[in-house]
Amino acid sequence: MTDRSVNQEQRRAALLGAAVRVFARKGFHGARVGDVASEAGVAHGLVYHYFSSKDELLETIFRETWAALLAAMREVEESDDAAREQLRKVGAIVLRTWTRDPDLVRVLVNEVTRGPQLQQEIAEIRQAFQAIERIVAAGQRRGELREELDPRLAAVVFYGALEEILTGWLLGELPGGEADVAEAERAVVDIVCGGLDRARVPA
Amino acid sequence: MTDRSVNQEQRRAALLGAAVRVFARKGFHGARVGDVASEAGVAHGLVYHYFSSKDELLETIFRETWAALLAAMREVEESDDAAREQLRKVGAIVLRTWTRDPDLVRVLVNEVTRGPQLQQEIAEIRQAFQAIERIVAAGQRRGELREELDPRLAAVVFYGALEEILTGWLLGELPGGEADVAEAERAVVDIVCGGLDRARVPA
Amino acid sequence: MTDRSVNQEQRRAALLGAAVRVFARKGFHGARVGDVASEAGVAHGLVYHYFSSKDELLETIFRETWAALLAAMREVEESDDAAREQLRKVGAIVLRTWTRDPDLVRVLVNEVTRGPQLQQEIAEIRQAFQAIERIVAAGQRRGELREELDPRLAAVVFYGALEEILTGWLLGELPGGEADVAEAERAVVDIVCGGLDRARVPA
Amino acid sequence: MTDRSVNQEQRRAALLGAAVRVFARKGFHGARVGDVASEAGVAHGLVYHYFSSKDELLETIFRETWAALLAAMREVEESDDAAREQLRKVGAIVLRTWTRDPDLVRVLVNEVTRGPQLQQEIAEIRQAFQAIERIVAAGQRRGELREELDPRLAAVVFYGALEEILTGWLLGELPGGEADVAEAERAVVDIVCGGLDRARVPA
DNA sequence: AATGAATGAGTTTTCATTCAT
DNA sequence: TATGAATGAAAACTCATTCAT
Repeated sequence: MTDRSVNQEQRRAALLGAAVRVFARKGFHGARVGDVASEAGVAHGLVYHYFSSKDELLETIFRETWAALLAAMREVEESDDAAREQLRKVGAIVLRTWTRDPDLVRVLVNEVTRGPQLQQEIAEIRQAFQAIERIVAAGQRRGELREELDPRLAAVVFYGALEEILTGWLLGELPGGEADVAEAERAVVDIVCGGLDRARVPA
Repeated sequence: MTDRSVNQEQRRAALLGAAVRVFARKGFHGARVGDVASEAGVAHGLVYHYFSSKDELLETIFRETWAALLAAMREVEESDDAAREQLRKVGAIVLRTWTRDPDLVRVLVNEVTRGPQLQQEIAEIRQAFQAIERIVAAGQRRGELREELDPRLAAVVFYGALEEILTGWLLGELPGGEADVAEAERAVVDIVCGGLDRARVPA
Repeated sequence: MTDRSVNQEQRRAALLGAAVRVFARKGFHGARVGDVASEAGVAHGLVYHYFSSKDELLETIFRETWAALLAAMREVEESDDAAREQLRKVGAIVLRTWTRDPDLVRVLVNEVTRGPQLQQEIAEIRQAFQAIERIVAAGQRRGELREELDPRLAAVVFYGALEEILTGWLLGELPGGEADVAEAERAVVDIVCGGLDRARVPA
Repeated sequence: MTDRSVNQEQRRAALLGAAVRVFARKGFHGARVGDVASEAGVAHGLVYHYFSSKDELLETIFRETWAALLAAMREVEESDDAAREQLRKVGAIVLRTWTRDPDLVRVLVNEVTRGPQLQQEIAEIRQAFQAIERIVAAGQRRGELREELDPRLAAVVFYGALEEILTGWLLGELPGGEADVAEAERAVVDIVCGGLDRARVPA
């Protein structure tokens, strides 16, 4: 019935992709395992050949997506760019995910807290924070960024800004076209690095 | 008669309080109506005399909390403070809720997307955004804030920063003691308004 | 829908009775929880108000039946009857269960080994053995029974004989009418106590 | 060709052996076809080249075991031994199976009633009963055994005793070492033939 | 108002069996 | 012969909601 020429890796990827689309559409709890299987064009039982449970499907999506994002962030971190430019690139990595796969972003943003064993994904997210934190701290050491600010809080503020922009897009609160994404990428760094204030106010 | 209605109001409030604690502990989906009832010390059937469904319980928590937050924000907005001070106060309103009722914050943050009538909560949050946006825009008009920045994005960045700080506290990633709350309140405004950059970089 | 005048104890008993009939007809594994509920005329969910699981249904049947049988056996044990008469009475207790409730016997015999946590019921059955063993040992001390025989093995032989007679009845291998039951009751003691041999052979 | 068919026969036997071990360990229902295949070191699909279903696996175990047991019993029946000696030998056949293959006994005893074609196994067991019955009847005709006893019931009692001893060993209630097996073999005949009574009581 | 017995829809997961390779 | 991917039937259990009392 099913095309036997599809190999294991392809099928696994197909199921993961189907899960992202279905979870994005119905939410993790609202989606049935059978929905994911249908979306992938297979019987629901097959899902259990590739993943041990519905939960593992979600976990895998988190793990693999974050692994890719983290790798990209680390590359940025190791570059010789100025802190501001590094932050811009990190912002781009996160925000461009929206352009590449809005469904994925929807799942990532909506289901963060649902993490069945939110252990795993939180560990990954924490690493993202730490990368940003290190970028800020290095910028401070090089005299590019203000030293009196707590790098950890700065990372939280920056990451929160990114996540909220994604949320704005997926809720339709913010325009999310190609140009808007590029604009947001620039603006978020401008705001966080340049500050809202017209005149510099002594901290 | 009066006594009865006072008791009714008290019971309603008790059920809401119980729901907040239980939802915070187990999550909305993980919590059973019976858990809420037990926590409040009544039979589970009684919940349905006060609320039409489990969903309505969550909705009510959202609605009433946001109503209070929004009212407080509007008051800030109508004050004569400078934009920066107004933002500080808005930040304080959001962050201080954590000190007052961590369980409530946990529910608000974790279950945003679970909202049964998602629309409703989005509307509330949008109003918060808009309040911040108006504060920023007014600040720009008065020449306090840089005019080249999109007030809407600025609002998203600021609100995202606040929410991420709450999340950090929730997950235990960020220290959440009394002093830390005060510190975060100051820092978030300092970062967003003052910028991370040491030297002002031309946008 | 359901008659509310039925009280809890009655309903519990009704469910247990329904379970016995259904398990007898379809076997424990072949029976669905819904079958038991239907047989009792209630919705399947209600079963879980009275029993925590399908397994517990079976366990309860074992436990309560054996408790009754054991109580009856202990009474026999405490009587002043001769060993042979005591054994006859114990045999009667076991075999008369067939007359009283053939379905119950069917479940007891067929599902002994299925015991999900065969812990509980085996403890009860062990006690039955021990009661028979004590009866034999007492008979030996009083000089009524041959002393060279191991009372434990004697108990196993006697109990095995009883169980096999029940099995014969429920498989239709042995006639199981009123008179046959009475006859078997007499015969099993005659064989086990009197021996098959015509002439006494020296052990 | 010959090699192939030898291998086929070996594989079939290996699968049956694996099935016995697995069924003994997990019970028939608890065992998966894949477990049997793993135990035999083959893919689960291969089981279906040798047996048409999981049920047939169990059936075959029953059928082949009983065929051997029945053949041995018939040999005993046709000997010129006295009835008592014949019964001892029948007992030995049944009980010695325990020493030879405890797993097999476990399956035979635990899964009797689970038999998919229950009818089949019952037929086999009936033949065992009948063999014992004929031995008793012949003994009565030869004046060795008491004539007033029903040979059919006697057979049930004797077989029940044997089965209960096996069960006792299975559950660890009875010591099952080499010497114990020999002792039980002697004792069961002594009890059933010699009777428990010290003095012969008129029936 | 309050209780909790009763209902029944809903879903994940297991696993025997099939079959293309 | 051998493999294991694929199928899909089947069922226990949960729990929101109702409603007689």
